[in-house]
Amino acid sequence: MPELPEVETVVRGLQQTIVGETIIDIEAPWEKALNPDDAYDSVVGKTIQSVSRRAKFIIIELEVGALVVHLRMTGKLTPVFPEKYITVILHFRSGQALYFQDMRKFGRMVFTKDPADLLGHLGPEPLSADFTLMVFMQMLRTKKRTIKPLLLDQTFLAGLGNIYVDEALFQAGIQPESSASAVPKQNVVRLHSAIQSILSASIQAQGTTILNFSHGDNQSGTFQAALRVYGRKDQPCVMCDTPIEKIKLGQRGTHFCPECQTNFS
DNA sequence: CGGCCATCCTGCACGC
DNA sequence: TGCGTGCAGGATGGCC
Repeated sequence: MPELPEVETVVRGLQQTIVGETIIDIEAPWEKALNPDDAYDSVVGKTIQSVSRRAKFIIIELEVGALVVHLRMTGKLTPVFPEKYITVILHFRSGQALYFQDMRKFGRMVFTKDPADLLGHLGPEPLSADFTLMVFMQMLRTKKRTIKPLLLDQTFLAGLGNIYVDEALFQAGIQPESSASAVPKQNVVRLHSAIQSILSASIQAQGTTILNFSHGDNQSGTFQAALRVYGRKDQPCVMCDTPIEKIKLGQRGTHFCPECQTNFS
């Protein structure tokens, strides 16, 4: 599934392939992904100015307004015709096209006159210079919420997904059910560092993941191998050999080591 | 405010 | 062998 680093790589690819293209037609075989009636007049005839990312959203800027895309779990944007699961097609004057392929059909593409309307609610970018340790400590101080659902909340911090949160909490020694405001400073320091290092490492490993994607659906790669708790239920902890536990928390599969991670409350 | 639930979809891994 | 069941997941919106 596309995670933040994969979205980042998709954006970099699109910057090379679709900027300058003029959209001459839209097809939406799956209208829930994009309502062509709403978007057609605003999009057709427009030229793509730039492509950027905010959290896991892809922003395709036009002369006026933008197409904002969220891939969710199985969405892909590709110039190569996919045989199955096409939800939206943008046709370009050059003869090229951009295909939105999405097996589970959760992904969405929306035209908006001002992307800020759709993205304004998002919290800070975890890899931005603004997201300092001091800022993070301030953010957590007043939150009585459970730490894992809080980290998944895009209005609190933008871009983390289920896998990264489990991994970051493991690296920081924090049990996922801990109360955010009760986490000691020392572990907040480790968590802040873990979030940034794990995301950075994933961006580095991303090439491999994307390569696997383009070859098919093989998800095994260096990224998968780097996971230390996610998907490792009942397997020995890499640090202490205690079996990894899996629970349900906020409707999410949640993995942790009961020995290495302390429940602060 | 915070937590929990359903919803959207499909493929796949189960168990019998 | 084949069928049914349940699970996975990001984000939203509703409810208590």
